[in-house]
Amino acid sequence: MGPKADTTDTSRTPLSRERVIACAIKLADEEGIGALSMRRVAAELGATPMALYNHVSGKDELLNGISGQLLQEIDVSSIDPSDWAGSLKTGYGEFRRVLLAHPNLLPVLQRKSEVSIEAMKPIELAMALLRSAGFTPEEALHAHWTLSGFTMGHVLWQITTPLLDEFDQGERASALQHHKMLPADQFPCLHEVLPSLEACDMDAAWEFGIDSIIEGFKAKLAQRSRSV
Amino acid sequence: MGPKADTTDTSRTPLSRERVIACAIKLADEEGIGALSMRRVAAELGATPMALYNHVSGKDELLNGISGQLLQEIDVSSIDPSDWAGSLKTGYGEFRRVLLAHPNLLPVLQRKSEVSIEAMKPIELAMALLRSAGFTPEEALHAHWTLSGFTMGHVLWQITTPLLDEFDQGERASALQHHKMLPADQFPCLHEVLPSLEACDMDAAWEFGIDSIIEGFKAKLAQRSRSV
DNA sequence: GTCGTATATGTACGCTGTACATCCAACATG
DNA sequence: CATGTTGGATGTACAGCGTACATATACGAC
Repeated sequence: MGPKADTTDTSRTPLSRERVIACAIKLADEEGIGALSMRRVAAELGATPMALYNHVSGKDELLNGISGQLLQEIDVSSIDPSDWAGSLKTGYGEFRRVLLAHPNLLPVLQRKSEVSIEAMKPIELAMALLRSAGFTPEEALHAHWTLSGFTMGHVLWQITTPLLDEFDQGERASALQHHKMLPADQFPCLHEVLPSLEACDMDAAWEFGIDSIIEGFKAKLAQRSRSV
Repeated sequence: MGPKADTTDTSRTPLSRERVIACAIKLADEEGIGALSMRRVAAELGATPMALYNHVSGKDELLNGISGQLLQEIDVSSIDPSDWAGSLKTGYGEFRRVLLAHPNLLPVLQRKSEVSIEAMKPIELAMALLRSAGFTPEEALHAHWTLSGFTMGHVLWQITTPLLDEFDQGERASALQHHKMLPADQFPCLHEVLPSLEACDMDAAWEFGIDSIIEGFKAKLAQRSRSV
């Protein structure tokens, strides 16, 4: 036979679980979650849809893989454990950075999914910081839910609030008009914030929230240490 | 009308946008969001799929209608405007109550959707309370995002954390086992909270969070009034 | 060589949202 | 009465989805 010029170059770069997941992430980032189908991923990899099933057991497991991958993008290397308040802020800020880097994948991260052990390291770190702040284990859990829930919810607002994302001017104008239709007498406070909505710094908004929460934590801790 | 057993009873109760939306909500509540398809809703209403398109322009608009309907389920009648802190807690608590009453519809509420003017009344109320607390319009907006983001995110945790919902014992046990696989030496803090995870009062967890946030708001307001 | 095993492919089924043409019942007007 | 006209309901059809299942192919071990 010899080295044949093979027409079918499927074995050029063999498929792998990582390649499938990476391609899925890229696809969702670039074309939205609607484009994230098994068939589309396969086409992008130059394979047939069923070829993917040798590397992920189905779409569900593919999405789980994406979740794990994203969680591992959280960089906690610059955390200073001696400053729990500052570390929480930078840590959940990193979490927020990853969410905003893949806005189309937010729904994927919201699924009930089993992630790898490795992907739980950031959570462990968060719990350690909260424990070092003086919270009981249960309180630390509540505090983590507060911080991560806030962060996910806030990013969700940032992504879904029509005025805030970089749509074309047409949509932006129409959305604005929709808000302008608010009867000013019936919705005075909403009407009042329209300018702020138009030019809103979501980073500052997030800082406002996380600073408030951490301030609240400090108050809770101080109040308890006083009562003891 | 006859008691029942009409072969062609399509005109028994004429279809309407409200009936379609109500049926869709019921369907999602009872059988999950996966069962929420145009065909399924139509079947439930004894109509053909395309009949729905006379009352909602498509599935997107149906989902928007659901969002608006749910927002109007928020009962703000017992709000006392003179107590902004307490009112915020009960108001966002009502929001949370509605979310938890329709856990399957959480993804629907997270869509970018145009809701009716009427459905914005709770938001207007929230802004009014925050303005009365002393926040600027922009701060009030940030505070609302903080509170609503926290609430949505927290409910999301409650819904998706495997150990917490009322699944059959099989799933619960398996999820527990998964967590038990955490190497205790590498994840000491996570290991430590497993008992708290097992029997966790999510209402208390939410209160922990909202109390912290409101406490943080108070601190922010006090700090500013001091500097002025 | 022959095999076992792992990967890729092809076909097919039941589901989805919905475009489009058709049909029918109710009502306004002659 | 007959006659449009109209708006909701219907039937058909299409493209796309996830994936079960059977088949085909490539590769290391003997």
